[in-house]
Order: sequence, then structure tokens, then C-alpha cells
Amino acid sequence: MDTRTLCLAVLERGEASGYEIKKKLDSPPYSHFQDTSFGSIYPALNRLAEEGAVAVRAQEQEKRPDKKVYSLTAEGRRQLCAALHQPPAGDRLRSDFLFLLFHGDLLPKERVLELVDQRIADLDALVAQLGECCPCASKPMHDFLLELGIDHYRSSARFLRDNRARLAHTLAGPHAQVAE
Amino acid sequence: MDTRTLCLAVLERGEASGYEIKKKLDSPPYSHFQDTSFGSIYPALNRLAEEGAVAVRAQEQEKRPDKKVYSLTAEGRRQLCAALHQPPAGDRLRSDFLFLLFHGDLLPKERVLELVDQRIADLDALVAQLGECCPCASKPMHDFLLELGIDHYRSSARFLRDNRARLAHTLAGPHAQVAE
DNA sequence: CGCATATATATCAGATCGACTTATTCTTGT
DNA sequence: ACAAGAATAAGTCGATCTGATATATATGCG
Repeated sequence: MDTRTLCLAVLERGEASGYEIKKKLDSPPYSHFQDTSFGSIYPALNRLAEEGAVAVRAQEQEKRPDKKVYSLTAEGRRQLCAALHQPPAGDRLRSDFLFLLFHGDLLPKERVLELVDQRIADLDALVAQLGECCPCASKPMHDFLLELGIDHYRSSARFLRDNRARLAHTLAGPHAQVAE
Repeated sequence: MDTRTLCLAVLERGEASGYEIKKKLDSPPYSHFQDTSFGSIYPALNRLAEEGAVAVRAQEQEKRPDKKVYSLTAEGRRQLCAALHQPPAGDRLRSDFLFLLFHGDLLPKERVLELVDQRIADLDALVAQLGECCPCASKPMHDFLLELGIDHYRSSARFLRDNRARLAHTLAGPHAQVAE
């Protein structure tokens, strides 16, 4: 989903500044299936404002640099719904961990197992973190996505735990060629 | 992982043309955790050739347009190993499906359930497709990643199947507001 | 007091995406 | 038999996205 639609989606839940939009996209459950950078958000908001899809309100002072609070207009809501009615593009995962694992034969066996153990620890930490997000009945989809994320990370961790020994056995000798 | 490293990784398994590299990256198990476009691969190969990380050999005729066959050099192998020894960046998932699901309250209930059913069907098809890839003992990592992928898709499908009824119950009325 | 982190907006080079172009061969349906 | 379409093969190009950096102030911590 492009950054403009992402911004509209966050604003649909309530007005926010560019900084606040980024914070929400960086938190669960958004962080589970999306990510963006300031370098995409600020230009996107400027263009949405030009198009009339969002309204801007400058909130001065605050003892901070000025805050530009954006809110959805009727046109913005129309654009968001149009995007929501498009057939979804396929998922796209980019995982350095799986890439490294796939090329584990070029690394020492110990390093690969270390990577796997670190991965398991990271997944466990993520499950714990998501588990702490208190469920709120007013946002059913929020909770559903949270549970989906927890299930996903838990499943990944379980596979690695269940197959770690087999992987260790599979990996050749004490260490393979480290090139040159 | 950047496209240059991806190209080096594929080439480490044997020489190939840009087109063939793309095909391999589009097939399992690479397709499970990476994707790239021609627009990234061809410039990357040109730069790798300039740097001396790959050697080019023009294979003429073939009854097709000329084929440029690339192969890894010692320098290329060094660069690949250097990249493999870097700590892996975190995973990045981009899923339009989960985005749509999260904003399911802006869509008719029927459409959301349709989306979920389609998703389950897609995941089942993926599991079946990966299951058909014959295991080959000579490439243990290949098989391991394949199994990991199957487990992942199967887990996702199971969660959706197990929670479909609850989701249907959660979604408000016959259909929610469709904007405006 | 100094250092790190949080708030807040923004730019910019470089990387990437996706659609398009060109041209030939192989496959598939009717 | 023949047209249509997919596959092979290399590439370009505008739009977009990433990640680092700049700028400035406030708050928390030892």
C-alpha cells in the first residue's frame, strides 16, 4: 500500500501530525504488516493537502516546534475507500535472516546456530510485547490483528525450536569454507 | 538485502544470466523471503561487472537474443561473504491483505469474509505448490527453507480458519458505512 | 552538568518498483 | 493450420521509497 493511503488510513482514526502518524505506523499492529519513513510521509502529506484529501491546522507554540495537525476531508475518505476496494497485492516479505540461513553453508556452523537462537529470542520478545498490549473491546480489528501477529511469531519460533537440532545435524562439519 | 548481494548469492550457486537470476529469485525458496525487479537486477549486474565482482561471457545466437552469462569472481565471493557476516536487518513485511483486514470496518462484512476466504485458498495453494517441490538431499538448506515456508503458510491458514467464525461475529451488522 | 531520548519537520542522494519497449520462439486452443 | 499468448532475453525510465542527515527544543537520568 502506498504511503498516501497509509496516511489516510491513520487519519481516518483521528487527526494527527506527520510525526504522530509515523509513531502509529511504527506501533503494533501496523508495524506487523507495514513500514514507512519520514522521507515518505512528509511529501505524501504535502501532496494530500494539495489534492484536498486532508486539511491542515497549524498548532502553534506547545513549547515545541510548530505542529501541523492533519485531518481527513470528505475527498480523503473517498480516496481511502477507493483504495480499500482495490484487490490486495500479494504479500512481500524481506528477511535478511532467512537469506542468511539459506546461505548458511558459506558460514561457520556455530554462527548459523547463533543466528537461529537470536531469532528465537527476538520472536519470543515480540510475542511478550504484543501480549502486553491490553485488548480493548472498542477496536475489534485491532485486537484481531494483534492475536494474528502473536500467533504468527509464536508459530515461527516453534518451527525453529522444533527443528534446531535437525538443522545443527544437517550443517556440515565443524565449519564449512568461509571463502578464500 | 540489496540487489547486488542477491545477485552474488544466486551466482554463487552457478553462473546465470540476468533473466535467469530473476527467475531463481522468483522461485521458492527465494520467493518466500525476497523479491526484486529487472529494473534493479540489470543495473546491479552492470555495476558488479565494473567492480570486477562478476565476469561476463556473451553467449551468442541460441536462436534467441544474445545472452550475457555472469559468473562470480574471487572478489565477488569476498563481497558476498562480507555481506553474509553483517548482522541481519529486521524482517519487513508489507501486506495489503492485513491492511485491508485492519480497516475492515470500512468495508461491507461480506467483502471482508470474501477476502479472508480468498486468502485461505491462496495459502492452501502455496502450501500445495511448495509440497510438490521434490526434496533433494544435496541441498539441505534449500529443503529446510522450503519446510519453513510450508509451516509458515500452513500456520497462517490455520489461524484464519480457526478464527473466521469469530471474525464474522465481530464484524458489525450486515454491512458498515461505506464512506460519505 | 552533560548525555541520551523524545518531539517535530524537513531534505536529498541513492535504491527500488513497475510498467513499458523490442524481438524471437515455443505452446496452446480452436 | 493458424492466431493468440506465454516464455526467453535485455533493457529503460519516471515515480516512489529508504535511510541518513540537519535543525531546534524539552525532558529524564545519573
